[in-house]
Amino acid sequence: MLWVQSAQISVQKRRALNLDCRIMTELPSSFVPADIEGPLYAAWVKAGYFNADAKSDKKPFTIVIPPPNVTGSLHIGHALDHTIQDILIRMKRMKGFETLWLPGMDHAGIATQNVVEKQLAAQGKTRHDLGREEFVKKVWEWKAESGGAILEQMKRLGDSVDWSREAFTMDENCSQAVLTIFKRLFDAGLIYRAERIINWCTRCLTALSDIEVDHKEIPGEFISIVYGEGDDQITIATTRPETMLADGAVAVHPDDPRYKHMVGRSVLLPLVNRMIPIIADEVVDPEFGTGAVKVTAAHDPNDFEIASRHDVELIVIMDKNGVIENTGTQFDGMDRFDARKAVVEELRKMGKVVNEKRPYLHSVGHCSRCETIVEPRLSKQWFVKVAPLAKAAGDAVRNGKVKIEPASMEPRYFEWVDNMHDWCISRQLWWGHRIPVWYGPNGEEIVVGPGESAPAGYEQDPDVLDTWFSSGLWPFSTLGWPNKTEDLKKFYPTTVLVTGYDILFFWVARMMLMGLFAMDGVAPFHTIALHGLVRDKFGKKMSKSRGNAVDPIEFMDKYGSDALRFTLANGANPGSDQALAEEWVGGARNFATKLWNATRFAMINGATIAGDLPDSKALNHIDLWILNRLNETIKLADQNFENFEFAKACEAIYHFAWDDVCDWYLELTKDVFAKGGTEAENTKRVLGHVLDQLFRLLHPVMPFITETLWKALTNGESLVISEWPVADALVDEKNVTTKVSDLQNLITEIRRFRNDQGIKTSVKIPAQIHGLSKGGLSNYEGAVRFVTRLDAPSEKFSASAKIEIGRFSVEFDLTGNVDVVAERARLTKDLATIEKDKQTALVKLENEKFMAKAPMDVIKEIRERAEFCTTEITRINALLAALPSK
RNA sequence: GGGUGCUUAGCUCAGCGGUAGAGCGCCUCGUUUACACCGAGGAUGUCGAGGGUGCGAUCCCCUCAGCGCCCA
Repeated sequence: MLWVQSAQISVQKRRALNLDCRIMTELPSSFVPADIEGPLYAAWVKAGYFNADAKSDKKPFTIVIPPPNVTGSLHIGHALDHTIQDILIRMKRMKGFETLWLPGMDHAGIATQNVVEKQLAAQGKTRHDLGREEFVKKVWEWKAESGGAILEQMKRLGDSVDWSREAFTMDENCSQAVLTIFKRLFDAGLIYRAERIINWCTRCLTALSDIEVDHKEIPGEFISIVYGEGDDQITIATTRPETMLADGAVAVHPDDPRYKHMVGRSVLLPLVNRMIPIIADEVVDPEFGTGAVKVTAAHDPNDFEIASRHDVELIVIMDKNGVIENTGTQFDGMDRFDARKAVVEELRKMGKVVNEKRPYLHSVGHCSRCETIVEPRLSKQWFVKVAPLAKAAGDAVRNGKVKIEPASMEPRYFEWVDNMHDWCISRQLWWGHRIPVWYGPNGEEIVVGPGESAPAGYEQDPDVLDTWFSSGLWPFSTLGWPNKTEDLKKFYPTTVLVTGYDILFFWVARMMLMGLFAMDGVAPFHTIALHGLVRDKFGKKMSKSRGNAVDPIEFMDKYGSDALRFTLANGANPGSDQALAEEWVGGARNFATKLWNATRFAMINGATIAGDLPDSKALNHIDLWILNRLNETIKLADQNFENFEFAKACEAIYHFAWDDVCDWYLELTKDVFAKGGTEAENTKRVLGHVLDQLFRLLHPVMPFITETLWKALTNGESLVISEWPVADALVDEKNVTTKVSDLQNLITEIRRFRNDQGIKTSVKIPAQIHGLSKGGLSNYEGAVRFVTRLDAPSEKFSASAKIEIGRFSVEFDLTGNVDVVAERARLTKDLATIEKDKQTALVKLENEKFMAKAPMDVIKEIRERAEFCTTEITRINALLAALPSK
């Protein structure tokens, strides 16, 4: 048995004690989270608690992790996302579900290839020096060595994932799934190859999908240039003058009187000296610029649309690096931005520039991976025809098959899914799933499915698929699809997908598209639970450039994983962003310490879970009261967890643990324990029960501290596999709610009086307490005296001050040292408050309309309030009058 | 430009038709046999502005102002 008394105990010693706390009957006064966390997590994994059993006959509850990027590391957003998932999984596990939380990563084509290419660059090499096969091998090596740091960090956080099912989008099975779905989509006519304007990153040297492009407002210039000569002149305005080298036409609005006469004629394109037609198209906005726009069909998506309607020539003038080529001008060989300046300079010399506006703020696409300005470029790529898939994805939510939480996020989803463009899926990379299409010597094109092979002489498409093509399959490829596995049967569709609303359009939508198609209309999840972003303490977005980003690992080091988890869960209101401050994590750590010490107190006093709870008839008021509060808390916490209202659940538990249990119940039990006897025995059992249930409730949020304390208290195996608390019917047979609340008021008023009188806590004063017996609360006189530091009246007792609280009153013997001024001030303040309350009540009661129209119960309430105020005013006035008049 | 939110105590946020709440911060006091990572007590809000509908509005409706996000 260990007895540790001092708070000044060394960290080393505390560490030693922490590790032994399971066998202790008494706990040290503080704890070092890091020391209990690692061993506990390892023990959980070793025990196999997190592993799901597909053969179980329990109801399944499945979450697939939104696969983090293999190159990534745990940031605060993951910490929130994972905390929420772990809360749900741990709670459902305790509720008896067959829970599967499936971990894994996505191969992040561009990001990962970038990492390895950078390493090569450091050695002065490019991937081409190695060749495709060697390069891919290198990436796998890198993945094995340093990829997946985030998985290790997840253990720190306490994620109760099933490591035996860890998946990776480039795994054999996931790859088979990719081949299978590609062929099925192709056969269904939903995958096609076409020459389109795509987003091209001149640094990553690959095509990007629309969502891999971030639009940012940046300063540029808006320049008006005269095309043509003599009578055939027209002025166009553009932000990208260099692309004029690729112009195929000039477009105007068909009804624009300024240009109507010119439609059908041609103008001479300066610099390249080519005649281009003037065409009329409805999309041209006559109000914008000069009302005439250049049509650069191969370098602008809108122009491409116009061109396709008018058969305008497609001219590509840039290579994959963004360098001008094939214009036959002096600009060939120039970078696109140098060319922009040079072209304007040249045109200016020719007198063709008639108006320049700069800076001109406009929205420009940037590569979401490397921030390079994206070049819209005509290119032959593979696409998914999304219209029918997106329709199904929208309908699944519209007809309620899939729920989005909170529902207020639905419009965002619909807006996006209903307006989705075709999805460019080919990437000019080497790292990823190579497109399973082979081209024959005579232009044949065949898709090679799983287990099939291409005819001799055919060559495979060199490109790979967008990473999200494979992450879209994640909810079922990780369960063994396309094979009909037991996992798939048991755990698909998954129950809930938890992710930030910013990700809704990324793989959530892709998973919906792919899942509905592959799984014959069965959506990949029942519910999409969206949370917000974690921001800094002032609500500002975290970013490296702002320098306000926080490191979850650092917080866990300093305050423990439980503290970080609690802080995040406590701030998680559905779908809305949350601020995070280091002080708040510190506060959560304090909460953990509070629980630690409460348990320490309980154990010192013999709290136990042995045997049945005593019959409620045998229990005293405070035991009954805390059991009622426990039941209310269980109900609140359970409902709120189930509804993804994590902040509310945490608040309920925190309030119960700190305010009700620690500040009231434990304080009031001290006298009970001091008295001993049957009552104390009952209280030990109730206290043990309350803590046991509290730890279960809080376990999903703070798994480490609760497990440690619960084991110390109960000697049980593990909370991970314990049963979730169920609220009993409320027992209010002795009217305990009101009575304990009266007792609390009495205590608070005595303390307030002492405070106002400036009486130190260390000074015990004699006092006479009246009225306890009337309420059947005589039993608690000792407890009241203990917590308010009141002595029993001596024989010489002479009351010099009196306070009244409801039906109670307390007389104090201050041996003449009453601070009359303070007392008068206190009473006067009370009087003012109560008079104001009475006034607002009277205004209502004197209002005829209110009396005529307000509901009866409201009128009754207000009337009672007024009456209460009147009694109070009389009482306080009497006390004031009784005060010595000095 | 099209959507869509937000504006409540110093800060971050709950509340959303019947006397304004929490956490942190702040002030005072304090080593009473769990805890100073603590305890006791206290202060703090014309609920963005202006109109409207209700007996009654922080809450519903309209207008305005400021801030934000998504999409183009």
